[in-house]
Amino acid sequence: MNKKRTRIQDVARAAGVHPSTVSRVLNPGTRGLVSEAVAARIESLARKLGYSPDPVASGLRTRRSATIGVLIPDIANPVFPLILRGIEAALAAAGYTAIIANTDNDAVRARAALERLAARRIDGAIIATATRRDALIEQCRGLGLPAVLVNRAADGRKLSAVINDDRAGIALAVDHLFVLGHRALGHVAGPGNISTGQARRAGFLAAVKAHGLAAPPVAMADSYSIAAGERACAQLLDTGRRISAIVAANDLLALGCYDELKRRGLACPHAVSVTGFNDMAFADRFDPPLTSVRIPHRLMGEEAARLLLAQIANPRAPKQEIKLQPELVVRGSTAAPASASRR
Amino acid sequence: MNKKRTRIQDVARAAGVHPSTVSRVLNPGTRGLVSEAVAARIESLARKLGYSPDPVASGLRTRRSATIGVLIPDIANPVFPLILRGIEAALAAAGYTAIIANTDNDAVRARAALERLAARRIDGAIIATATRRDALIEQCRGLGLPAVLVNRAADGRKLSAVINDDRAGIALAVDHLFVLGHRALGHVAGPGNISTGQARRAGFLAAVKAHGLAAPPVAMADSYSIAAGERACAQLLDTGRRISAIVAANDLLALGCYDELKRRGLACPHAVSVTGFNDMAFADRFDPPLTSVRIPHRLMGEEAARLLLAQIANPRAPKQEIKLQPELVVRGSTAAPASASRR
DNA sequence: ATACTCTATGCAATCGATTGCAGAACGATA
DNA sequence: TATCGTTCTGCAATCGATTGCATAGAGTAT
Repeated sequence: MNKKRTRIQDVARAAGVHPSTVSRVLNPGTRGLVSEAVAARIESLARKLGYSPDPVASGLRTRRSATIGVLIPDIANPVFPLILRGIEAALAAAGYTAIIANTDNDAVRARAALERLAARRIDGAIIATATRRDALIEQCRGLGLPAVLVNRAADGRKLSAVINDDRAGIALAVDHLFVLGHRALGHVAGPGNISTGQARRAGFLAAVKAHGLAAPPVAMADSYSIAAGERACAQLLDTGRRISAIVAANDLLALGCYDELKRRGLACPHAVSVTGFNDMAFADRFDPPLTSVRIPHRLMGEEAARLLLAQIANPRAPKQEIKLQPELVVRGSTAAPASASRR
Repeated sequence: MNKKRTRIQDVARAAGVHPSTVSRVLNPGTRGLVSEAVAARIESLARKLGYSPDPVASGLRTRRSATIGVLIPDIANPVFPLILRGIEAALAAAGYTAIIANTDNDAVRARAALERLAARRIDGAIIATATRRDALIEQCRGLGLPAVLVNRAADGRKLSAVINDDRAGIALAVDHLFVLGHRALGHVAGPGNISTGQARRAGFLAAVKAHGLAAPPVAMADSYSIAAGERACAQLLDTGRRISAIVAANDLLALGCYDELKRRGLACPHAVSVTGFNDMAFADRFDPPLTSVRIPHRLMGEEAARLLLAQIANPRAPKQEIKLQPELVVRGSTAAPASASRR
């Protein structure tokens, strides 16, 4: 019966030493304090007895849990599992475990989730849910909790962040459409209170302006969801301005555009081209396959984890913002505009 | 500065009572031991001081962590986030938190993950990665860890499980194809060492037989992935037997079929119909939209969590297997066979 | 040989909450 | 009034690991 776990005391008794000696041997930092002979004996004994430290007990004493909390806005959005993989890989390599909390895009839930995680004594938090002026950031400070943002940044640079170069990404999409011959672009923007929504919108306007066009139509979605994309697309089409291509701030919004276009009998890409952002899983399977700006999901997660661990190791390390470069993946949702192909 | 968390001692001092009294008041089970007057005073004081118990400390003493480990084979498969939601909702309602571990369909990783979770003193495990004869089950018994299986069952009924009625689900797909006029069915089966693969295969054979056809062709995929589905589909088509419809054991396998059919210039559904299983997120967006057997993802997660909590509350409760009923969602990947429409 | 360093180890307190046991306070009963 | 039973609260041990401090003993310098 393996009923009882071996404790440090059991090892100590077997080795004929005091528990504190065993503890010192087993902790890399204090291993040097013990004579090599004793240390070796204890180590082999610990292995033989199958000892593994109790993180609960050690956490109580050290106030560290080797656990990181991760706040995800919507686990059903296939972008986040990919980011999570990166986070988990980097954390596992350092002996840390992630606890994931899903907030369903709800600030109240996010607050409660962070509270719950903090009660569990997480050593730090990775926040993928941040809005531009997010109370979570203040909450982390209040709790003395190291944290980094991922995917979405916040105004004010109070925390380190790993984000995409949203402006550059949108520029890739806009340039692509221009090359195809589009001049009548519209933008379905993400929520203005989220950094990605704001940056992509600004990026869109800047890129279009760089091509010499002014004041293209923009409709704002109130969340990153298919339904919101549908509504925003309708709004865009109802402006009365001609639109041959829509740059959506995210893949779900792009899918919403698909729906609204279809409802109006506008074929994509032949009547209207659409681009997304994120290149989420299965984007290549949609009808039509979605041209999208690919972000390095996994890398983003890894970098965020690394940044957080560095922050934990040295709390006074300067905050930094890592901006990753996206690339454009061209698929079937973009084509030359009808007018151009008619010539 | 909210630097220090309030401890039970702080509340006790403020109330002028002993910490043990505070503890008794705050625990529902022992609340009755304390006089109402004192209890009320302590409660309001605890609230005022913002006291919340330290789960690490209490976990050390009680050997309970209010934490459940969840083993997921592939977090990037959109089925699992949905199941997870159900699990988390049911656990949260009972004051429990889930720790998710991704195993990437790897038994070695699964074993290591369970080990890690056990070291963290999880109160129980929900296993979505089970193979039919899975060492994990023995491992749980060895660790004295309550566990339930979800989505996939194991041979021998050593653990409670919440699964789908796979045979009935497949029968829905087969019947649908028969009604459309298909008689030349083939099956892309899931891995034989996973209960769903085995049950769906058996269900397919039984359903086809019920319609009076014998020995339809079956090809086995070696994992639930698009690539494996592609290979199995190729195998199926290479048998030389005519095939007008393919019943795939899962949506990813069905996508693999899409790919292989397209490579061979066979249009879906006009040349060959395809059905999937799970009705994962975005199945309605594929090209063509995938006809699939929908399983109650969320409910499955909820039931699994409930079953586990019951198991924890009463370790000698009998093991049970809950079988949920799926339904068929008909979309564009199935149509009458070409021969039938030609008549 | 004495004094002084170091090194290696043990001792005991500590982290914060829980709980078996003991005893105080109170009321009831004979 | 003495005894007993209840009800409420306090005391102290405990969960398992960590760590500041103390000290035994070996080694070195004078």
